[in-house]
Amino acid sequence: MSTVRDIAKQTGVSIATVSRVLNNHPSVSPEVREKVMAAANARRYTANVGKRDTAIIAYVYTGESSLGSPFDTALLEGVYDALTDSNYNLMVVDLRRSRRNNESCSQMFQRLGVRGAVLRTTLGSKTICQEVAGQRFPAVVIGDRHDDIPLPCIFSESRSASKEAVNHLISLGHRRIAISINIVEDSDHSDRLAGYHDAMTEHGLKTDERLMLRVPANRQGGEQLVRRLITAVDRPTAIYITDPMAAVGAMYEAYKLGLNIPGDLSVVGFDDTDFRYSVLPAMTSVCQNAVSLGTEAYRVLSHRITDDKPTSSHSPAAWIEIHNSTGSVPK
Amino acid sequence: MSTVRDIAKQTGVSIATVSRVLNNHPSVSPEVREKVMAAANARRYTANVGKRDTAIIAYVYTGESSLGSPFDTALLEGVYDALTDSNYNLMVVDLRRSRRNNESCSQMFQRLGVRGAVLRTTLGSKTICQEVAGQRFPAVVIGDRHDDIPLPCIFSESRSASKEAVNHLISLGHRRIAISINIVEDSDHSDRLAGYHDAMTEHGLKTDERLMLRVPANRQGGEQLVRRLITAVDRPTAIYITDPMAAVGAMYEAYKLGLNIPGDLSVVGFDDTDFRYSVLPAMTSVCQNAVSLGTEAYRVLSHRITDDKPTSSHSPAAWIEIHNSTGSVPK
DNA sequence: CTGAAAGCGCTTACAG
DNA sequence: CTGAAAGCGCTTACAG
Repeated sequence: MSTVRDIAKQTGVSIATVSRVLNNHPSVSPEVREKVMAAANARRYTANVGKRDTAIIAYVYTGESSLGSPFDTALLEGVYDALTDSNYNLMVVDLRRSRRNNESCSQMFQRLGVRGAVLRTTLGSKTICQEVAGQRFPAVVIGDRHDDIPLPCIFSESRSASKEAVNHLISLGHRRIAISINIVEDSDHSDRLAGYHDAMTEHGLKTDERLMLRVPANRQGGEQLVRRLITAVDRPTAIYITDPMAAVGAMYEAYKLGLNIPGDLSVVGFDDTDFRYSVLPAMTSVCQNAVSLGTEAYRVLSHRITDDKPTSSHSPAAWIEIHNSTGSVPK
Repeated sequence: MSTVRDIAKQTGVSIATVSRVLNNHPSVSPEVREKVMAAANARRYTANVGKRDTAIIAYVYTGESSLGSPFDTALLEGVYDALTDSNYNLMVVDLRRSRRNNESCSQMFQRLGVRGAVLRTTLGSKTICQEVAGQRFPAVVIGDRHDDIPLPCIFSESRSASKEAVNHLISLGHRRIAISINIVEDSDHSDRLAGYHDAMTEHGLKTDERLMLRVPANRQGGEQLVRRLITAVDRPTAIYITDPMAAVGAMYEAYKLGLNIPGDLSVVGFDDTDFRYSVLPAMTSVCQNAVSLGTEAYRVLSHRITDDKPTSSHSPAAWIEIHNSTGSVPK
């Protein structure tokens, strides 16, 4: 358990200066500030009240919070479950809201007693990830992928399973296969799109603009999707819907409008948890287990905190489950 | 901001003794212990590190944790949303796991820097609620009702909406109306059962044992339910399924087995969030808004923390939404 | 079971 | 921008 005295000794400054850095007092030179903060993070310093020390893992929204979404719920559940065997408590942190003026990320974590962070990133989070990584604060990214940032990223590799799913549709005789992707592109959706392209080009199939449909990743998006498809000229015979809620919404709307699945349209959906079982017909899906992503994120993070050997961060691959929502292309 | 010195002065003991109480040292007389702890809670004491103070609201599982369930997810989302405009951070606490040997609830909260607790209770939680209430720690109960404990309870009053739902079925001509309830009875499910009985007896309808079906409050429970009903002699013509997941599972299984809803069986379900829109046909439901329960819980709790006037804890009532899953009794 | 006092970790007004 | 020193809140070994 490091104290301000340890850090002062190591960095060659007074304990007063260490304290100033930790509390973000303006009157410290940038070089000293950086040196001290790095040393504090490297030693896993947290403020010691009496003999107590806080043991908190934070689930951190770096951008828009999406707590309550099925994906987030599952991730959070996974992290929480994994924590059960530890002494850590779980805190949900909204970075943009919790951070004070000019406070760095690790200063904020220090202030809150956080020992390690599971970062839930969005498109604009790159700067923040770089900051955290640069400050050597123990952290992992969950449900997203940043190739250019030295943080472990825990996500499901869904490109090859997506390719496999589209291959399956092709093997059933489909040629005009559409894909629906989220209007805001993230690494996950890009992977799924890439898998689709892999399969299509490998079989010499054209992928024109009209086969790529962008809808919001929610139930309404799926409903929209079906209404668009139903009136389309030269309608595709199959579609890969890359988001769980959109897929469920699409199935629902198809039934409401009397579009027969898979008779009129073969569907492959995407599933984080068990939504594929709550629609009819049971939905062929590319699946990932979001709960296990949470568990894995904590496993990797705990190694980071204790500086154990960097156990290979095994990102579990997505897989495909075939159900009744896909069929052969109608003659 | 109280210090150990303030509490010592007020209670007429030394600061050493105050510290011992807060840290649960065994060598303090029960009377002193109680007096000091009560004073600490009354003054909203939290340990002050330097000039810092922690500001944490805890979402507390007093029994089995159910993080990840749709209901919990919605409650948590509601609490978290409400926190957005405050300075509080949210911590998820598993009481049975986080509590140390012989530690009282408020001692644990002190240790963690928690200022107020949203208690998620189960059947066996009564003792704990009494302890928290007795220790005067700011807390509210969410999603449950305990008539004999002096804590605000935030839940949806679902008895009258349940009665209304059953009345609706009766007005459609149904006479043999079944109800499905959770195998473990909690206050919510009891209310719904009471509403059912209210309607039935008011119309002079008998409610025999075979009309009361107990299944687990999950998807599998709903599937079970339908398989039981389909083979039943003297099958009911309508059923009120008092749990969201069981209701969804039942709708799914009915369709799989070719049981026509509402042709063969009228269904009224229950919904916390928006599950009623993801089954076919759209499900008539008794509804509660679990997110708003979370928001309301924080509102009441924040008043408790600051000792504002006890704003009436307005527990929002459940309501009924009529969709296609109910119809007239077949001739 | 309790208090006076020493001591720890941290912060900050003061001086340069 | 920095350090020496005073001081705050808390804990605990010691003594009774």
